[in-house]
Amino acid sequence: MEKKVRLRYAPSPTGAQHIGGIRTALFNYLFVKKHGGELILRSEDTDQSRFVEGAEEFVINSCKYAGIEFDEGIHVGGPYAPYRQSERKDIYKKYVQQLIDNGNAYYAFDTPEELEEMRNRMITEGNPSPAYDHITRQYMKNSVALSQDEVEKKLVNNEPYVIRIKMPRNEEIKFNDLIRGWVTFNSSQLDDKVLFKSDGMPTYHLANVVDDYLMKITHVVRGEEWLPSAPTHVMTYKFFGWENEMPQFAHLPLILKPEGNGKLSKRDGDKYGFPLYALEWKEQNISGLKEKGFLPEAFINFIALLGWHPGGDKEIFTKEELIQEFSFERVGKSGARFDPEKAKWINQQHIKMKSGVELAELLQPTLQKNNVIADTAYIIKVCELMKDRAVFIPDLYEFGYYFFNDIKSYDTETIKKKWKPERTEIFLQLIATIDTVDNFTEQNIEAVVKAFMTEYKLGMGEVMPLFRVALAGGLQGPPVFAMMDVLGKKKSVARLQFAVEKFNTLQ
RNA sequence: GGCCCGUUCAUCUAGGGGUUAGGAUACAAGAUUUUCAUUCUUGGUACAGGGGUUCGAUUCCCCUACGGGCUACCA
Repeated sequence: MEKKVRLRYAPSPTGAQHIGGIRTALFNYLFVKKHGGELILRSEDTDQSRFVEGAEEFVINSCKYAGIEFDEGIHVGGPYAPYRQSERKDIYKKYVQQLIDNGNAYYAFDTPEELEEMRNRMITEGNPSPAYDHITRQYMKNSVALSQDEVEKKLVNNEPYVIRIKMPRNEEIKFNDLIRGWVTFNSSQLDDKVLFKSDGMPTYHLANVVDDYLMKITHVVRGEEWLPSAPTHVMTYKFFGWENEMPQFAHLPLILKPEGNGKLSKRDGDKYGFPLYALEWKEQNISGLKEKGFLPEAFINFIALLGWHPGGDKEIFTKEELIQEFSFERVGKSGARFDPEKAKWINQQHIKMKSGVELAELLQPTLQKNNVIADTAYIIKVCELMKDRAVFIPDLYEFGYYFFNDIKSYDTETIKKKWKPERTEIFLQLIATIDTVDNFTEQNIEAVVKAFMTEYKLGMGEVMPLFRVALAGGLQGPPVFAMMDVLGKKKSVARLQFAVEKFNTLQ
């Protein structure tokens, strides 16, 4: 029988998670949902010096916005609690002792200065970063090189130590990555990574292996930056005798900066003029896609497409479709550059799929920010009219502000070109005719206006642009008669009348 | 430097021993729309290079180049 699929998303709370991190969470989530498994949120907070207040909440909220739900984790608890590694300190101590006992790890008493000294001594042009490995360990202060008496004395004297993994001298380590296939390393190239720090905390390398084992994780899905340390993890499983429980690995391609080279970094912040984070975080000077007006559906749609593609021509996916289609075989191997332009287009597509009712709801925050008070039915109508024009949710208001406010300014260019003062009378007559329309609908207004225009031999180009400017201030927007319909008779007529006067003063 | 991973249009990508190398975004032109947006049509640009294997390679293998990641008592 197949084991129940259990995945974890395990960020470290050292700052804001950008879209790369959330994409990792998403892929974990999609795989879990597809296979009816469970998703765990674990906090890898073993480096207390880098802890950032609020980072855990930021991750949780970002995932929530994206619709990524966890079955267990720091915020919801679960049968394997605690899910914060700092609260699991004692567990690791016990396990690392096992490694010491079976000779696969050792105490190292070297001070930071001594390590530095060793590196300086060993550094050459050909080897700019000497490692603490199966060679150098013989010359350092550790329980491999030192006599048992010396080691015991140091232990009794409470001398600070770390525990390092004892990498074999020449052993092939390979594993089958779900995305990359077989990846091979030789243990001689690997260093004796610290598993347990002198402050009593494990390092990531120990903690993630122990926790994944204890929490019965079946698949480890993480960024490509972890590929080089994967063999150390594989070795650790082996040393614990957990080879058969070892999870499958899937190392995701990195997300590259929108411009320039390299992977997207937490330190990139806001410098591309486009948010790289799901949410805003004021204290950290970070702006969010959500606040920018991204729909959650569009957000997960485009981050999913960064490195993954189901194969067909389809580009727009709902969450359910993403779950249905997702597989690691269809995740690419090479890094994907984040393209704000495509992200915008995807958002636009999702906005078009929304109903006026949904959009009106989503527009509320923008309306409130602009102190707009309006009838819900009215807002819905405006949204329906504006939705083909919006890329971001606030555009619904920005591009159609004149539905909620007075016109800020008139496009004088068009007025000068199109307005003829001698037509004042006929326009006033037209407006008066409009005022007689009883059932003030798009069709009725159109019929009346067109009849009038035919009768007085007025061309479309002589009337419509001016009406448009009169009603909206500028030359763009929804169809004129639809605008009038939404605006209502009273407001439409008033604007038209006001505009005729205005036009004459501008001449 | 070492180790590991990668390389198809500007970008995201499909494809895969024989294809006019497909789609999408962006860009450009045109049509529709009285405007804008939408929509539609059209257009240009890509298999990093060199060796093999093969009747044939963009596809398989090797090398080189380039890009990236890692190289902490950070994750």
